[in-house]
Amino acid sequence: MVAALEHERVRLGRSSTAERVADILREHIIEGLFAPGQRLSEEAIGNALGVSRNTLREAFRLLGHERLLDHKLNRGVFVRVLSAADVADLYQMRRVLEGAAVRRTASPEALALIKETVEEAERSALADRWQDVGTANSRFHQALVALHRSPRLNEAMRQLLAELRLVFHVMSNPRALHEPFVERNRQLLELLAAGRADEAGTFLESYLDDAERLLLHAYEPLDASGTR
Amino acid sequence: MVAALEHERVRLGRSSTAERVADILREHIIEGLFAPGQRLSEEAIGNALGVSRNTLREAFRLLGHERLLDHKLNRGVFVRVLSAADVADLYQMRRVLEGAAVRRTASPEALALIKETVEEAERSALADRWQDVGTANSRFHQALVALHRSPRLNEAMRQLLAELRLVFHVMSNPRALHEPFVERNRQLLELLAAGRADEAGTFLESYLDDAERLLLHAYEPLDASGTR
DNA sequence: AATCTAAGGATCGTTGAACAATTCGACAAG
DNA sequence: CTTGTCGAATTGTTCAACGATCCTTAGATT
Repeated sequence: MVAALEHERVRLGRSSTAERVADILREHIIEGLFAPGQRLSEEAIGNALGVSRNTLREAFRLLGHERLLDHKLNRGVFVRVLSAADVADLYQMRRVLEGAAVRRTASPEALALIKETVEEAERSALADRWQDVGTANSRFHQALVALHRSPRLNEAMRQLLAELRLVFHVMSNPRALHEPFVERNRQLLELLAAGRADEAGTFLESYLDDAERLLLHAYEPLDASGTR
Repeated sequence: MVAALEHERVRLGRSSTAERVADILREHIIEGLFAPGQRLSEEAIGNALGVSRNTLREAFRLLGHERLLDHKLNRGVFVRVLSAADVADLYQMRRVLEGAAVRRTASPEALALIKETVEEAERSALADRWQDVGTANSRFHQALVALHRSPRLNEAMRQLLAELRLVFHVMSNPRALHEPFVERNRQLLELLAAGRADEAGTFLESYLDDAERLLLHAYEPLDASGTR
């Protein structure tokens, strides 16, 4: 009977000030409250959150490893600015992770989760809440990768989508970005539900090609010098 | 002509004490000098390396994110001990990353790199250096994933293989682990060189299935309670 | 006027010390 | 044998300090 407690065990290890700080900052970045390229001063943020520089630096380190922050020696941390090459690479990775996922057989529960995200996107689209459509769309693709039932692949996809958020926030027109894919999400869902794995794979390929093209076309990181 | 320097640019940002400490510790872990499950005392290692606790903790945080160290609140950091489920998950991920890789068309340079690792494994096998065979084998699979030409996928594979090293080091017989795959590496190379992508994919699938089975069969994390 | 150089200020990198919080083992009490 | 309590050891977090590095700006040079 104690065996049921095994699952709770993960909760015990969780919670240190640095991790909670990282959670807060991650939220701010993903929500776009910190603009890409913006510098995060150790002193300013440390004071604002009431934590010491050391603890804050541990949090920065965490987010740097997630590629949300860019750590430049002796210059500080900056909210990451993605280059066009980064965007292309993210889509390259999506093709691998998602492409293999949709070719798997989907369990009813997994399918139900996917369906839920599709409907959420449709509802948000009808209400003209395009930011929420973007969120639902992220959850849709996360649910696709969840078909692998692999914790590590799920985590990799989570990070990937968080990075992509950095791009969305510098775009002017969220509607143009998300609207075309609401319907395609449903179409993909139906292919999956019908067990037509190969067709789903092919469909997803052109889906991602179009999404990448759309994004890259509208995304011109203003400085041409690559990284900065 | 200055363009060739662009690639060196990443090195400029490199170098902070914490990162160098992390490099040293990572090396030790991958080489098996720190046994899985072993606790790494902040004081002991800090003194040994001559760095302060704060700096060392930053290094620990870095390696924790790479899943090489396990950070337990108020208890310290431990060299990660992989469960059987972890091993299975790692192979699940390999199937996705490597499976998609071998189905791509290989450039001559990429093929040459793969060939090099195959021959290195063969040389080491003839010399009975099975540890080196394992290293060459890792490089082989890393080279496979490099067919994607994706920095992020390369990085993910690098981390994955580092994690797998944690398993190899608790195994008694490295020869039994690596020997069967020296020849299969060459066979896979030849399928790739011949451009027979689909056959390479099928071949790799059974390759990974066998490798996982072999590993899981010989790997019994002594305590049954999972994480510890 | 444009370019190079040098000084100054701001911020980061790292250290060492300090104290609170937590864990773990030993020992005593029931 | 189980439970409660104490104390040593270790981690979590903060703080202050100093050197190192970068950016800016003002001045000197051409």
